[in-house]
Amino acid sequence: MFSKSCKYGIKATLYIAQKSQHDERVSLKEIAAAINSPIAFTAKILQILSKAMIINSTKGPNGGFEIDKTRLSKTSIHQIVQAIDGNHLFEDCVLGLNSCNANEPCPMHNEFVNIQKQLMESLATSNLLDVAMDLNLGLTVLKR
Amino acid sequence: MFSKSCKYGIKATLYIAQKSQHDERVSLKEIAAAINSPIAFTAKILQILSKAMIINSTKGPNGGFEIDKTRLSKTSIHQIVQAIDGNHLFEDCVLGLNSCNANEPCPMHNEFVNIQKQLMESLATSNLLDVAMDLNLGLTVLKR
DNA sequence: TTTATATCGGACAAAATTCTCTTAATATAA
DNA sequence: TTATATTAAGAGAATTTTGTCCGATATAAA
Repeated sequence: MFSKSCKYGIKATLYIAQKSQHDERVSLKEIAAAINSPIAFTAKILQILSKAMIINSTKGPNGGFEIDKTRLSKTSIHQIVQAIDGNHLFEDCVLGLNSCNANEPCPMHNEFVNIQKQLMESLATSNLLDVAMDLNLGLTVLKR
Repeated sequence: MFSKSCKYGIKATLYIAQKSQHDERVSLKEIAAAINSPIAFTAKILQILSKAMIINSTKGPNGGFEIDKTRLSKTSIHQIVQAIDGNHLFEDCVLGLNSCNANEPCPMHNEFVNIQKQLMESLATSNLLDVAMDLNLGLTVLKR
């Protein structure tokens, strides 16, 4: 469903969100340890998220990554997926046809427009604050 | 969502289903042309489907691929996906955790168990006969 | 029985994705 | 101002996925 990059990206963002709730800035190393991901590869993904303005990065001692507290409730998982994997999952033909729409649909089009729409809405209505809450309460985990 | 192999596999199977409806056996070359896929690679995927008993293959002159007419209505797209991509899409943690369940869920678990279940059911309730009908009527297409 | 025509199977090649290493840039603090 | 800690960026290596080639095998027909 999501690329590995995207999974790392989501987990990293959620971890940063959790810490940002308490005004804690976190380092690359800490993030990678928290989500069990390769450090240097995670760095690349954080760069993408940083350029997409989903997270903020600061260089130098005591640097690291954080998210403006005020934006936690305004950022969705959908934005993360979009930044890393693009809109393919939601918009492209599930069978890979170049053009596939109601006029000239692939055999799975009608079934899947709904699934794609629902998937998209599910991700778009989520927000980092809610998810960070659950993490704080220990209701959910980021690695295993 | 699906691997490229799986997309080819679904399209190939649907094409074979359509032709099998009229008792026509189709060659690898014809299939690849009909779904716009690389010939040799398509052959590999057809081998998988053949071993999974989803399609029948016959060697030699006038050989090719077909599906028992009586099985068209009993075969689902889900079976094809399962044979090629496995059950990962339906069963694995969407964030890639090794174990993720109601007891120790990832932050997206609760949202996604439903999506995965629905996706699975949607694919499991489909059948090749219905899909082949639509193809015959020109209501849907396999390449573009 | 020979020949032509298919798929099968294994080895290999190319491309995309995932991951690493090294150096640069930048900010903090002594 | 210098040393140190941190992310940024680029090159490239490893792995996985996708795709090709060719000989083996099976089958039908001449």
